[in-house]
Amino acid sequence: MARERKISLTELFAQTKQLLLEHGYEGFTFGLLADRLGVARSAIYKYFENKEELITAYMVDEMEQVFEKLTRIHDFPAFEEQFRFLLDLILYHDDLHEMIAIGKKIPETHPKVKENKRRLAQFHERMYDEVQPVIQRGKREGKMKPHLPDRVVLGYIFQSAAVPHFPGISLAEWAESIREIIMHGVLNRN
Amino acid sequence: MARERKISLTELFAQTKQLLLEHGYEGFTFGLLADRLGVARSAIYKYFENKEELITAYMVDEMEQVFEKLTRIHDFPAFEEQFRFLLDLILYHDDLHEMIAIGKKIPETHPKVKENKRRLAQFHERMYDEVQPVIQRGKREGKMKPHLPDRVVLGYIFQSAAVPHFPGISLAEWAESIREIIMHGVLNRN
DNA sequence: GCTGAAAGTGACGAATGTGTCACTTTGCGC
DNA sequence: GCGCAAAGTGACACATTCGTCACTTTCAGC
Repeated sequence: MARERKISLTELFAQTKQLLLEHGYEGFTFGLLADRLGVARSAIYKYFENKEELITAYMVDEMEQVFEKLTRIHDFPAFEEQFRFLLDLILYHDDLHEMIAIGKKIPETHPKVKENKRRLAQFHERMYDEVQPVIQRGKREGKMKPHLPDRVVLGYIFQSAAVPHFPGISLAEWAESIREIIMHGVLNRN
Repeated sequence: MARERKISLTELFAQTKQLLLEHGYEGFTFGLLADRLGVARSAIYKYFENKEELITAYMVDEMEQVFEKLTRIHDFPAFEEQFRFLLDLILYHDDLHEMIAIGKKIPETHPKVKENKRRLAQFHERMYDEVQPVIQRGKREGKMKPHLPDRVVLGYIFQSAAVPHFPGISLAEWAESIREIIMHGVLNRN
C-alpha cells in the first residue's frame, strides 16, 4: 500500500560499514551516506533517528550474522577441526575488531541506542560462551597450554585478524602463517 | 625578548595523543585541545596551521622517541635477548599501532603535512630495517621458523600489543602470556 | 620607563553537519 | 480513477568547526 523503496536496508548497512571503516565513527555523517545511496539525506531519518541509532543497528545486524556462523563450530567432532574453524572464521573476518572499537565510542543518547548496545554486549558474551568450551576442551585433552588464561587466548586469536596484509604476500599465505604462529609460535622447538 | 610561554610543546603533544585515542582523527578539534590546555583556540594557530600539521608533527615526535629506544636492540649480544627486548618494547607500547592507523587517514593538504608524512614513512622503513636483521639472525641460527615471511612475523609481533587487557589479569601476566604465545603458540607440542 | 617582538585573546565570516517539517511522488486496494 | 499511506525531497533554523585578523598582554634589552 505504498511506494516502492529506493533504499534497501542491505545496501544501507553495506555502505555504513564502508564509511565507518574509511572515516571512523566521528567522520561518519548522514550526508556522506545519503550521497552514496543516491538519496536525500532527510530520507534516512525515515528509518533512523540519528547516527548513533543507525550505527548500532548496523552492528547488531553484523553481529547476528557472525554469531550465526560461529555456532556451526559444534558441527565438528574433533578439537583440531573446531580450532581450525574458529581461526578461519576470524582470520577471514578481519574488520570485526575495528567495529568493536568503534562501538565503544558511541554515546548512549537515546533509549533505542541503549537497547542496541545492550544487545551488542549480550552477543559478545554469547560468542565467548560459545567458544570457551572449545578452549577448555583443548586444555582438558592436553592439546592446549593450560596456564594461558582463556580470555587472553581468545582475545589474542581475535586480534590476530588485524595483522596487516603486505603486498607480495597472498591472503592464503598470510592466513596460513598467522594460523601457524597462533598454534605453534614463531620459534623453532629447541 | 618575549613573553613567557603558557603552552608547552610537551603538554600539547601529550594532550594531542590523549584526544586522538579518545576521539579519533576526525573527532579531534583545536577547540577540544585548547580547552584541555587552558588556552584560547587561536593561540594554537601560532604554532600549527591546522590539525593535519599538528597531528603529523606529534607523530613524528613520538616516532623519534620510539625509534631511539628501538636502536638499543643492538646492545644485546644474544638473539634471545634481542627478541625479548623487542617484545617488551612493543608490548609496553600498546597505543602505537592505533596511531599508525590514524596516520593513514590524514590527507596531504599542505606541503608541511606532506613533509611530515614522508618522514613518518621513512621512520617506518628505518624501524623495519633495524629489526629485520634480528629476525634473519634468528632464522640463520636455527631458532626461528624460516618459512614465515619476515614482514608477517614483524606485523604480527607489532599487532600483538593490541590484544585487549581483561580485568582480573594483571599487565605482567598479560604480557607474559602474549610473549609465550608469540614464541611457542597456544598449543602443546604434540 | 620605553620599545619591540613574541604570546595569547576574542570576534568574525565561511563552511559543514544536524534535526525537522511541510511538501511532493508513488503505488496498492477499493 | 480515488484516496491513502508510505517513501522521498528541499529548505530552514540551529550548532559547531575552521582559519584569520586586529587587538591586548607580557617581558627582555636598551
